[in-house]
Order: sequence, then structure tokens, then C-alpha cells
Amino acid sequence: MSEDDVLRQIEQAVIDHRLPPGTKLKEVQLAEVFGVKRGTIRKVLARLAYSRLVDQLPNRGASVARPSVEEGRDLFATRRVLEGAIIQILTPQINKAQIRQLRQMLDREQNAYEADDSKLALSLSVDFHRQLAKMGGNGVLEEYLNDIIRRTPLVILTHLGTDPQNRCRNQEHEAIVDAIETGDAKKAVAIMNQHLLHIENRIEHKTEDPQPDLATLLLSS
Amino acid sequence: MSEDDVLRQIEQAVIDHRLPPGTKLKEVQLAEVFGVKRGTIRKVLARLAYSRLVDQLPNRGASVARPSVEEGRDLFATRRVLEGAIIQILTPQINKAQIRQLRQMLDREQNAYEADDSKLALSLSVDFHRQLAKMGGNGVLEEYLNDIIRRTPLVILTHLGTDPQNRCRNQEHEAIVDAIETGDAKKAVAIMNQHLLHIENRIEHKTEDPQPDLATLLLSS
DNA sequence: TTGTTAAATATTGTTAACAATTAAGTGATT
DNA sequence: AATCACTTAATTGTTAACAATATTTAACAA
Repeated sequence: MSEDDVLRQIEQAVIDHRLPPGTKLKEVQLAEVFGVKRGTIRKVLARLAYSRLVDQLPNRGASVARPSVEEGRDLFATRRVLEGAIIQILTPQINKAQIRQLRQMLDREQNAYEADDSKLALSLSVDFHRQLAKMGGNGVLEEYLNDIIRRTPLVILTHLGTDPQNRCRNQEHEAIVDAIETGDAKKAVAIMNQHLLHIENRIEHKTEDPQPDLATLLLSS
Repeated sequence: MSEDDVLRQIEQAVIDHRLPPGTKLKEVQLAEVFGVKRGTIRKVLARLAYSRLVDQLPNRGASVARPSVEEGRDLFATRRVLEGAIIQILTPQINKAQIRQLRQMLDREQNAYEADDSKLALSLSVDFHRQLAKMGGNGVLEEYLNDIIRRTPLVILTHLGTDPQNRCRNQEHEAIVDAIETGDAKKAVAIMNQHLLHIENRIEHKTEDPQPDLATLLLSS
């Protein structure tokens, strides 16, 4: 298993909500799991730290990142900016075949949802956003959005937990494609923003969680 | 000298147009220059490769990146998106002190320009864009814009060379601050877009350069 | 000259041993 | 029990030697 393979495995584990934020990632342990040398793991961890998927402290190793509420807010705001830009670029230049492809993806997503395969549904839902970015044709925008998509699960897990309500709503994805097909970029962007704000607002409105006030917590019992 | 120091030195060299695209970066050579072990250099090169400032080929080492025209176009388009978003966030929330600080920076920039210190002028001009991003208050947007700013010099050097015409125009920076101060975000964004398009268009309209048609090149003499 | 092969050199990639640091355990003391 | 110092173990960080690969040089033949 190569360095890139190990990286992808860990990234996918994060996207699939399998790696809870804060999980310690020990080098020898990972090396044994993946059957590679420790040096390979060290390089992978460095790359994961660069993309903010893991936190690294000197002499204390790496752990799955626990993004702050502020970082989560900034991440979502940036995501709205990028996805909005992508839709505005994509809408006037999309063709029938691409529309068909998007609708096929939505079907698969819907099927997975109805089959109660929430793991697959989540993965397909992420793929939808990625596919829009790819069709946009701007490699840099796509690259940055992928970065953000990789980080998003950690924000959700850290501040909302594994509530099934947190996943994308298939219905909204369909509305976005509808608007794109009619050439109404403004409307598509508006729906996308609403779509993202649904999850974003749940984080904003959550009461403080990472470091609750110890005094009130103890004295109220 | 630490790993981060070495990284910054090289990044700054790129921003200052001191490291021409394509320059070979040999590990032992760099290790001697900076007085560090080869392992440190290897880590730095990996990070530079991750941020697309250097190209790395297996067993052939690293060299300063030579971004393609397409990457350059995507980079500028994304930069317009990000700087536009930053201005729209910043404009309604900026205060007097921040306006004053921006104007001070413009003064310094103008002084450097009049003193014919083009190195300093370039650096201050970059700082202006960075400062807007910082004042915007969205760390993720700031992070991504900094990424792009680091990559921009390579696009310019690769496709336009070291023409002094390629630098930012101080006058346009001032117009942006003026628009921001009056609360006219739309106008500020429009000027910023124009500002970026000035350079961008020079790349688009440049005839192919990296691999000129040898036949016409030789037969026309 | 031009092209080809082979040796020599230079450069990058990998590894295992060691060092440094932190975390965990142990027992004495209050 | 709680705290502290001390020892042990676990974990991360660094290094130099080696291996693998690529590049240059030299020698020779066409």
C-alpha cells in the first residue's frame, strides 16, 4: 500500500464519519494497520496536518482535528462563496449530457437513501457537490472546494455529532439542478446557499460545547 | 535555522521574483545553503510541492513550478472570486482606524515606487491584498487567498517574464479603498476585478510561449 | 562529427538504529 | 486517598548509512 493509498484511506474514513475528532493517530499503530513503514505514516500525517484534517503537536503526535466553531463558520462561509462561484460559471455552459449525469447521481443518492444505506447516501451526496465543481472546469476552484469538503465532516462531528439530520437533503440537490437546467444561475446559487445554511445554522445556534463553564456545570447539580 | 524559516525564505524568494520558474532545487545544495540537514529540506520541499510552488518528480527531485496557462487562468479567476468575497464581507464592517491603516500602507507603497525601490513596492503591493483578507476576518478565505498570492508570481514569471508593467497599480489600490470607505462594495469589487484582469488579460493574450512552433520560428528568419 | 555503450558520478529514496520527549506506572510520604 | 518524586515504558524526532535511480562523462565505433 502506497503513501497516497494510506492518505486516501484516512481521508475517506474522515468523510465517512468513521474517525471521530480527537482520535489519537499513533505512528507505529498506523504503520502496522496499513502494512507500511513508519516513515510513510509520518509523511501522510504531515500532509493531513497541512490540509487541517489532523492536529499535530510537537512530541505529542497527531490526532484527528477538532475544528473550532469559528473555523467551522469560516469554512461554511467560504464554501458558500466557492460553490456559488462554481454554479455561476457552470450554469451558462452546461450541456444536456451533463444534466443527465447529475440527475443519474441524484437517482443513485435517492436509492441509497430509500435503501437506508446512510453511509452510501452520505458519500453520494458529497460526490454531487464534487461533481458540480468538476464540471465547472476551474481546477483551482475545484481543488479548494475539495479541501473544504474534506474538512466539513470534522466540523459537523465536532459540533453536532452523528445526527442523521445533518446530511444533505436530496430534494435540495434536485432543486439546484432544476435551476441550473433552466439557466437561472442566481436561483441555483440562492438554493445552494440555503442548502448550506441549513447545516451551518445548526452549528451557530448550538450552545457552547467544547469548554463548558465548569463552575455553573458543577454548582447546578 | 528551523524548517519553517527555510520554508518562508524560499516562499519569499518566489514572491520577490528571485527564483525563476524551473530552477532545480537540489537537496544537498539547499541543505548547505541554509545550514540544515537534508531531512529538513525534504520536508520543506514536500510542503512547497503541496502548495504547488514546486514540482516534484519521482527520483528527479524538485524544481520551482512552472504553472500552465490554464492553471494561471484558473488561479486568477479564483482570486477574483476570493478577493470579491472578502471585499463584500469587509466593506460593511470596516472602521475608521482600518481605513487609516490601509491608507498608510498605500503611502508606503507609493513612496517605495517613487524611490524606485521596485522590490519593496512589489512586496508592499502584495501586503495590501493580504491586509484586506486579514481585515475581512474569515481565516479560511484569508488562508486560501494567501495560497493564491504565493502562486501568482510564478504564473506571471512563467508567462510574462519580469516586465515592470506586471505589478499592481497603486492608483487602483487607492480607488478600491475609496470605494470601500464610502460603503460601495459593488464598486470596490468591480475595481478589484478590473485590477486583477489587467494582469490576467496580458497572460491570456500572450501567444503560446512554452513550446513555440519550431518550423515557423526557423523558416521566418 | 554523430551515435552507442559503459563506467563513474551525482541525486534522490529508504531504512533501522539511536536520541529526545512525553506519558504511565510505582511507591513513599503526608 | 492525594501528592510528590522517581522509574519505566511508550511515543515521537533525528540521523547517518545504505539502496535505488538518474545524470553525466568517457571511450569507442560508425
